[in-house]
Order: sequence, then structure tokens, then C-alpha cells
Amino acid sequence: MQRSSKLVDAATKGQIRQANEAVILAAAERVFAGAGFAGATMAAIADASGLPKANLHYYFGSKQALYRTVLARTLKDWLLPAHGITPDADPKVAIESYIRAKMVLSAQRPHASKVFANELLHGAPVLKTLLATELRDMVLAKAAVIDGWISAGRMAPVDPIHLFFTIWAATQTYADFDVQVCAVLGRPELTASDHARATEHVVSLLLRGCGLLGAAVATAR
Amino acid sequence: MQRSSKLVDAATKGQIRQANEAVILAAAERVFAGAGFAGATMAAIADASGLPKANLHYYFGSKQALYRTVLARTLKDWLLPAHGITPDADPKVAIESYIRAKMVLSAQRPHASKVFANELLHGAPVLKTLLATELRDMVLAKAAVIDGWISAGRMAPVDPIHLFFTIWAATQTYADFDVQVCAVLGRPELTASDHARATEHVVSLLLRGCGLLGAAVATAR
DNA sequence: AAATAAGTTGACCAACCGGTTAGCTTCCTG
DNA sequence: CAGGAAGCTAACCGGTTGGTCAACTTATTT
Repeated sequence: MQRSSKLVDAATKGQIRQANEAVILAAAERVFAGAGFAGATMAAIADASGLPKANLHYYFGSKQALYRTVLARTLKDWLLPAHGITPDADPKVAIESYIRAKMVLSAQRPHASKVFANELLHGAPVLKTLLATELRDMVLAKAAVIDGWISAGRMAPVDPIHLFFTIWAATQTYADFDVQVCAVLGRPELTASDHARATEHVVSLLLRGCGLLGAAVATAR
Repeated sequence: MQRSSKLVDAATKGQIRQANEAVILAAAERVFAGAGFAGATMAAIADASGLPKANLHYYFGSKQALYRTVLARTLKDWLLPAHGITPDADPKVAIESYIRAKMVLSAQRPHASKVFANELLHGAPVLKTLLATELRDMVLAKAAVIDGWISAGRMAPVDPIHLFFTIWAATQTYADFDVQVCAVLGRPELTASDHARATEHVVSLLLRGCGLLGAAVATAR
């Protein structure tokens, strides 16, 4: 019935609607990142998206629903980079790739990271269920892989689950707490070279921590 | 003149006032941690402290001022543990002590950590100045010490400033994002033994990352 | 014990916020 | 081009929030 000359049903969904939803989601991500769920106002998101406030409700129904949509999209992107962690992969390559992917996300989508962090910080009322299922399943699966590497003597005996916590923390701190980093570095904002330096630091520190980076002792002087 | 039978002037400040301010600050820390600045309401803090709302304004004037006081107290405690990082200290002992102190803070004062994290997350409107002065000065001073250790070949060549970022992130993630940790671990809440395990993980991973923990390669098997 | 300061409190208010609605225009389809 | 669907929007509304205030009680000082 309702097919017209476009693609599948879900992808169609009205072109105006699709475009406006994208604009609103982008604006919402920015505003939620800057003020948190409670601090953000629908009026501010409306301004940021250049649309009247009533339109946001027309497209998303409620502030909660809009927030939920922003979060869901983020979690999806968050789970992806771990795909390279497989039994046959080289531990160093796999973990290094994962860390670098996380650093790239941190640099390119800081708003999404902040919204996610804010949700966690306040008890994850929306995401709690997903964390205990999708995220947990992903971590347990990948932790088993890493445990295999450890048993095979291919890396240092690191607690693989906590390794994920540390990688997430070390990488996303550059998105979530960027003001702190800027303040300490004495920069007005983080440049590309700052990010590059941070990436090399995190990669080398954590790889060495996993026993995947040559000699432990510095080559002195 | 105004001495009565008590101690110095500043410390006196009225016993009722001192006691009530302490009660309010403790309640405020909890509520701000759970809901953020915008999400927290004066009514909720009043309930949590068992005092009428008007009293909070009597003692602190405004929500902003109360929030500011909570934050200032936290930052003070945050800067302390770095005192052990001195040129003459043993790098391993000094850094390990610092990490452990941070993990203890994370476990014992999670509310303070969350309020701090929330402030950073939203651009540190209140703390920005202090971060660029007190925190920056502390980090630069301690980074110089660590650089000295590296030049002397006493540890791996790690970027000392970024090392602080990583230590803060890795330790405070157990306070700030405890729901995420709980969800992945499948626990209703973090127990003492969970914290102990987390501490050993962070300590060994980061010390090894700094080249301060024996052989890099696992003992296989 | 009088007088002054400190502390307490319920009631109140203006501002703001999320959400609704009615009436309008634009777009799409047959 | 007719007519219904989708999109748009100003004005409005009830509830909440930070903050105020005047009247009152309790402490402290002289």
C-alpha cells in the first residue's frame, strides 16, 4: 500500500520528518551535553535547532522521549569498536585499535560522551536495563577472549573486565572532563595535536600496563 | 569582647550555626550528587537535612552559594593526596600511594566525587578559575618531579601531566560511574571486596604502565 | 530580667518549564 | 485539483522552583 516511489517503509518515514528529527537530535545532544537532562530546557533545544518549541513535541512527544532517543543512538555507537577483540587477533593490535577507536570517538563526538556520562552519573535511570544486558554481554564476551590471551601467556594477567573500565575512563575523560584537561594544560580548548598526544599517552601507558610493549624499564637518560 | 568561654572567633561562629551548616552540607552533597545542580531542589535538600527550606537560605543565602560551598570543600580534599610525590621519594611507592589514596576517596566519598564530576561535565562554571590556578599549579609541580624521575631512568617515559588525567579517570570512574560498573559486574552495589579488587587492578595496571612493576610479559603457563 | 541577637517557620510570590491545543499552511496523492 | 495527511506555530496552562518575608521562639549578653 504505502510505498510510493521510495525505498522501504522504515527508511522513508517522510523526508521532512527525517531531516527535522536529525536537526533536533543534533541540537538536543549539544544542549543535553551542556546542561544535563534536568538543566536542559525544551526552549533551549528549540532555539539551538532553529525550530519552534512545539515542533519538538510534535516529533518526539516529550523531553524524556527525546532524551531517550539521543541516548539510545549513543550507546549503539559505543558498543561497536570492540568488534576487533577476537581470539585469533593479536592482543596488542586488537587492544591498541580499541583504545584508538575510543579516543577518536572521544574527540569527534564529545557531546554524545557527555550525555552518556551525565546519564551514568545520575544513576542511569534510562539506560540501566541496557547496561545490564547489552553492555554487560559485550564485556563478558570480550573479557573471555582476553582471558584466553592471558592463559596463553600472550599478555600480562590483567583483570579483563576492569581493563574495560579503565580504558573507558582514560579515553572518555578527554571528552567528559575536557575543561579540566584544558585548565591544567593551560589551553583555551583542546587542539588536534593535544588529542594526538593524549592518544599516544593512553595507548602506550595501557599497552605497557598489559605487558604488550617491550621492556618495562626506561632506557634511562 | 565577643569571646565567651569558647575558642577563637572564626572557629566559634555559633555552635548551632556550625552544626546546622554541617548537616545541610552533607545533605546537599548527597542531593547534588544524585541529581546535579539543576536537578537538585532546595526542597529536596531541606528534606534530606531534616530542616525547613527557609533555613537553608538563612544559612547559605542561595542555591548557588550552597553548591559553591560543597564544591570548594571537595576540591580541597582532592588536592591533598599528591603530597607524597617528591623528588626524593621512590617513584613506585609515591605513585602507588597516590593511586591508592584516590581509590580510597572514590570509595569513601562517592558523593563528593559525583558533584565534582558533574561540575566538570557542564563546563565548570564555578570551578573553572580554581582549576586553572590551584589544580594546574599542583599538577605542574608534581609533573616536574615525575619528569625528574624519568630523566634519571627511574621509570618509563610517561607524559606526567596526562598520567594525572589517567589516574583521576581510572580511580574516580568507580565513584562517578558506579552504576555502569555494577551493571557490568552484575552486582546490585559495589562491595568492599569489589573495591579491593578494583584497587589492585588499577594499581598494577598503571604501575606496570609506568615501568614500575617487574617483568612485562606474563609468566605464561 | 531586660534587651538584643540568632535561629525558626509557614505562607506566599514571581518566574520558569514541560506540555497542550486550536487553527493555520504546506505537501502529497489519486 | 480536490481533499486529506503532515507539518507548523502562537498562545495558553498547571505545576514546580528558588527565593522572600513577617511573625515567632530561643540564645546570649549586659
